[in-house]
Amino acid sequence: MNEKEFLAGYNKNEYLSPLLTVDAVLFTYHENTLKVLLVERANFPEKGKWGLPGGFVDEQNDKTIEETILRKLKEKTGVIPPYVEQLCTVGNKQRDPRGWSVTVCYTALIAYQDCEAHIETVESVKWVSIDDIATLPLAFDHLQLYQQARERLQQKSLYSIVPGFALPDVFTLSELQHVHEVLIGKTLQNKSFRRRLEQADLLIDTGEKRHERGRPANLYRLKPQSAEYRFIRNLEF
Amino acid sequence: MNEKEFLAGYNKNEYLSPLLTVDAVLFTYHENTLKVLLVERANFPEKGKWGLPGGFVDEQNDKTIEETILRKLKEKTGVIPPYVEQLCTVGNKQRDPRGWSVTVCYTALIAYQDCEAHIETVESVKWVSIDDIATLPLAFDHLQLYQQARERLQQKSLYSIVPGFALPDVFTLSELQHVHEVLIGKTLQNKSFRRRLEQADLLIDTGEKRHERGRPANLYRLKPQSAEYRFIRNLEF
DNA sequence: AAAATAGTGTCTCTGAGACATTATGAT
DNA sequence: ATCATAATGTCTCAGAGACACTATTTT
Repeated sequence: MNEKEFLAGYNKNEYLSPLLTVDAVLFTYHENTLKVLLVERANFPEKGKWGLPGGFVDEQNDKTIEETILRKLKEKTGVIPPYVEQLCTVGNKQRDPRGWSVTVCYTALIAYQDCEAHIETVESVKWVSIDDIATLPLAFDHLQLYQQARERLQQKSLYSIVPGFALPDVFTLSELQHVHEVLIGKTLQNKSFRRRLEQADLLIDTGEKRHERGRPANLYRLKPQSAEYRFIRNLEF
Repeated sequence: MNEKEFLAGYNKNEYLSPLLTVDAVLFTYHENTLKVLLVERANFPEKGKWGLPGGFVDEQNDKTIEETILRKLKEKTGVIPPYVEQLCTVGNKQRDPRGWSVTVCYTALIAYQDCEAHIETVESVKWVSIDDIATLPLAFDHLQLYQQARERLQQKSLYSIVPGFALPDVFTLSELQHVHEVLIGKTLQNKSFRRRLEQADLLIDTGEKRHERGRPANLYRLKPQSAEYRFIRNLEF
């Protein structure tokens, strides 16, 4: 038998495989706090509980698992978030009462304003402040997935400006710094934060200013490559 | 209908799911070079080609996907590697001719000596120097998985001593430094390397010395927590 | 003594932390 | 003028890079 003959006689659906889902922890920054998008489960199991946006791969229409999660996020928010990164994959016997199941979990970031309108139209989708998440009874192991995402994003805030993708297109340095401060859980040295940004040349100065109590703040935009940039020296934790 | 009733009538194997496999890029350090473990495929598809060790989840006996990969690595090497970390999950339509498939890929490290005897007994398993891997026709997308693992391990060598898990239990500082040098692709400042190790207090001085051409070298052991430690300042790339 | 490898001393320089100071607007 | 917030000046200090130097073994 050669490979062609083997494949002709092979039907993968005759073999049993764990359940496979794709989920995302989508963060945004709004009202001086970080928030995570939760979705009310419409079906069993865990019907009625809140959980992370996600779902099953559509073998017909999704070419990759990345496409699956982008599709799911677009269903819930109306747009595709500007930052999406694989977090981890959890697979075990007990996480889903239906049986052996695996989820590929992503971390994503989006500006609140970019999906505000769409989310207001939907009953079963809401932003929850990270201070309140642990108090909700989340479906499956979604609380643990959130915690992992949070930890990873916290780490990233020490050596990158990835958290900036939770802000709108145009933002002030104080806003960016505050996102980092919320993640790290302590105030940062203003000067240090600005110095490293300046030196790394990651921002575009729009030339515009935002007037709003006190000295007007310069408005910046992220350069495209800023998602990949890593500072050689971390901020203190 | 309540959740109990739903579950009673639910059989997950009635739903089709992508093929799910678990693979690992297992590195070791031997003969002054890093090597990766490859396995000759005994079955279709890609029969006869070399690929990463891995396989399917055993829903009866594996409680987690981590257990799956540990089981597979033990089958091939005779032991469970001291360092195993999830790398990424790749899932798409075309990577496997059998259809939509997903692999959860791990990076692992082991001492050459710890599995030398076992590997010599097996025909279809071999270590391949990272300098030669690209010249072999690897199965599926395993070359890309290797490359991702390599890049991640290179990054880690800049801010951790994780690469040390590719060495035997007891090793010299020069050996540890050389593993890092191979990964980073340039020689490191002896002094810098030792200074940061000393300061981080990650090693146990065994008190023993290895005699072998020139001044005898002190022998060290990794402290258990050294896998998690991150230097606040990276080495230059 | 020479070769080989292990390990140290010490200088420079970058950049984070600390914190005081100045700048620019609204009221 | 005062308040609020944005932005800068400047000192200290840790630690990486560079590289010369010393130490301990074998041949």
